[in-house]
Amino acid sequence: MRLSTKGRYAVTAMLDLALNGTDGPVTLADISENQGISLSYLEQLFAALRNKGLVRGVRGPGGGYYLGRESDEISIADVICAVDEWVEFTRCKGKKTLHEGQRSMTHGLWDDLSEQIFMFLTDITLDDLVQRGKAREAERREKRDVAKRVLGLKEQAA
Amino acid sequence: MRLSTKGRYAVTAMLDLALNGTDGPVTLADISENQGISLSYLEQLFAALRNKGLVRGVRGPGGGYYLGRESDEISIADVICAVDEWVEFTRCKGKKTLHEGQRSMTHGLWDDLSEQIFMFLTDITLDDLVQRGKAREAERREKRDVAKRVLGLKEQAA
DNA sequence: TTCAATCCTGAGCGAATTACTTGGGTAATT
DNA sequence: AATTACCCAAGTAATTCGCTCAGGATTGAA
Repeated sequence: MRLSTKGRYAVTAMLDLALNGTDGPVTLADISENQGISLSYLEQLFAALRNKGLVRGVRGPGGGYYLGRESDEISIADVICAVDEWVEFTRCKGKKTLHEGQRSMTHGLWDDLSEQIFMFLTDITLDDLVQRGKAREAERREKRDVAKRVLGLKEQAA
Repeated sequence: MRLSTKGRYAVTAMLDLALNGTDGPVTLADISENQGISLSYLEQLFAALRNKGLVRGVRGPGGGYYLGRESDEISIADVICAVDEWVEFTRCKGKKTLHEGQRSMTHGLWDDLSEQIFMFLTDITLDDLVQRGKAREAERREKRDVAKRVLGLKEQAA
């Protein structure tokens, strides 16, 4: 398991699609501008995403990208795996003869942890994050309204 | 949040301490041999871990490293934070004027996710992994014993 | 007291990765 | 047919990774 800025770029770009893909495809140029990522770098990331079927490109004027599946069918693990290629190259150097048990012990423990993180990210979909964000937004708006009302009352009282 | 091989090295090394630190300190030379990590690189990692109080060094012959706290008081997030320095440099380039809402939207969603992963790793301690490993070990041993017994019966039957 | 084991520190370095650039294409809509 | 946009391959500056080298500083043991 690996989690780098590359993965973050991919996830935020996919979130962009999930948010803006409802009316027509989203162009990479838009994402580039929205998120401050270079266009060509985005193209590379999207090539990887497309190979995994996570996005669908539409060519020609008015074209752009759609999500390859519904946003609740795409997990964060899917996206990160697609761009980070995840070789999990189980590093097996070191003296094999001595203390073999200890090394494979700690590595086994790490693999266990790695798997837990992976399952965690597999359970979270793009849609989850969007819904969560909407909920938080609504919460904020409500608080703001309450604050306004309180303020308004205070003003009226004063 | 960031998850690289550096973090894995740190976690496996800490697991080594948790497993072998019961009778006397563990030397970096031992860890180096056990895990196939170079001594000097380990020294750098442990310098970071020491600064955060996660390990305690004992100098002189017979010296080595102890865990800085009990193994159930050290989370995976602690260890990874110590060596990966985690700047989470919230990348705020791109056009500020246009689509401002969208960018901060997706970044907010990412931050949310990042926090979830962080909390997940904060809840897992070194001791958790060790106990989990022990449980799995016991399970394996039991299965092996069962297999042996079955095999023994078969042999007797034959 | 000297010696050796061990931690501690810093500078530097090759290889890999990251994020990006350049420079071309090719498909499809208008 | 022109334009928009995806598609692709190679190269490149900056950064990080994992490591080497070259020394201390501290302490137990001979």
